[in-house]
Amino acid sequence: MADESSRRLTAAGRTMRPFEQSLPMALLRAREAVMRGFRRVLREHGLNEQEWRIIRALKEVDRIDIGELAERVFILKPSATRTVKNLQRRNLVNRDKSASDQRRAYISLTPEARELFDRLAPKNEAEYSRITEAIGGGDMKRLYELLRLVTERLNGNGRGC
Amino acid sequence: MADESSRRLTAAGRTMRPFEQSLPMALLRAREAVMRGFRRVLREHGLNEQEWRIIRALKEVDRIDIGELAERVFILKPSATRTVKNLQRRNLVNRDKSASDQRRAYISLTPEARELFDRLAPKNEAEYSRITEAIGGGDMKRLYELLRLVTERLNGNGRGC
DNA sequence: TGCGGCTGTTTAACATGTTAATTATCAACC
DNA sequence: GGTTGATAATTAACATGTTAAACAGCCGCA
Repeated sequence: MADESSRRLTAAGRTMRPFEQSLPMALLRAREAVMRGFRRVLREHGLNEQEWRIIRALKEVDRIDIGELAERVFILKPSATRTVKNLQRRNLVNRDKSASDQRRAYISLTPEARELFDRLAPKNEAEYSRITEAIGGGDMKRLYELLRLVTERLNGNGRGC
Repeated sequence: MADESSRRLTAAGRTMRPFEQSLPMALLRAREAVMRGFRRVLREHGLNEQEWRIIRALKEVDRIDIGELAERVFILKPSATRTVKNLQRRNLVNRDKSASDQRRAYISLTPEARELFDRLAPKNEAEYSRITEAIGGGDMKRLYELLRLVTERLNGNGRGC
């Protein structure tokens, strides 16, 4: 509200933030800047971003049905199905049908994937440290807090819309 | 470094941040939370996210070659080519070859697109206000600053890597 | 037990992102 | 002025995201 000078007049006479000042764009650009280094590391190990997210999530749980996996790694179920299929082809995950509910497909990591994880994790953490150093620990922490705030408030956790 | 308790042991005995504490994931989730409302507004006007980014960027410049347009809206050139083609089919943009350099394709908004913009912009700004209220003006400003910081530092603006 | 609705997953169809190769034009140099 | 290398844009091929429909198994209930 204060910086009226950074706004532009539309043909209809109303104002609108300039394109540069768009929260989705700012989030997208920041994410791409952060991902660049991670992607380089992942590519050296033949993984893409989604595959690594899945492996990382599976590392924390032993086994999990594909629906909950998709939710945790923030990938839609059809994409998760496809990616898991690729990982299975490369012997990085097992898929077993639940005995109690034949609809459920339980996914788990193979020993090969665990070895891959152990080789990749240190490099990933090193890249994370590089990023933390570049940004500064305090700002990094503040950024995490703000992102969590935004996500929770807008997803209606609690009252609100 | 302080919260060792939030880390997990890998099979190799090293530690790694839990999946939830991943900056790319946090950025992705926040962006999706923010975009949800905007997408609803855009869909009502038959536009997707990329089309709106392009229209919004064109609104600020009169005309621009497709390469620079792609750079500004953070869409790769092949995608920009495709999206511009769709917009052209719907009479929302003009494309003219530069007289001085026949390789260049200049893109500009049609009057129809300007009308569409003027109808959409207020709703878009209303949604932006809703988000700002939910987050709080101070935190919103801090978030912008941190995102800019991250982007600049990691993209090597200045010294650094 | 068999029908209807519900749920977890997959398939299908299409949109968008991404990389590499291709085309067309320009610009410099001999 | 013709060749070579660089540049703007497109095309092609494939990966991933997204939505809707299909499929299969579960469950409750008459």
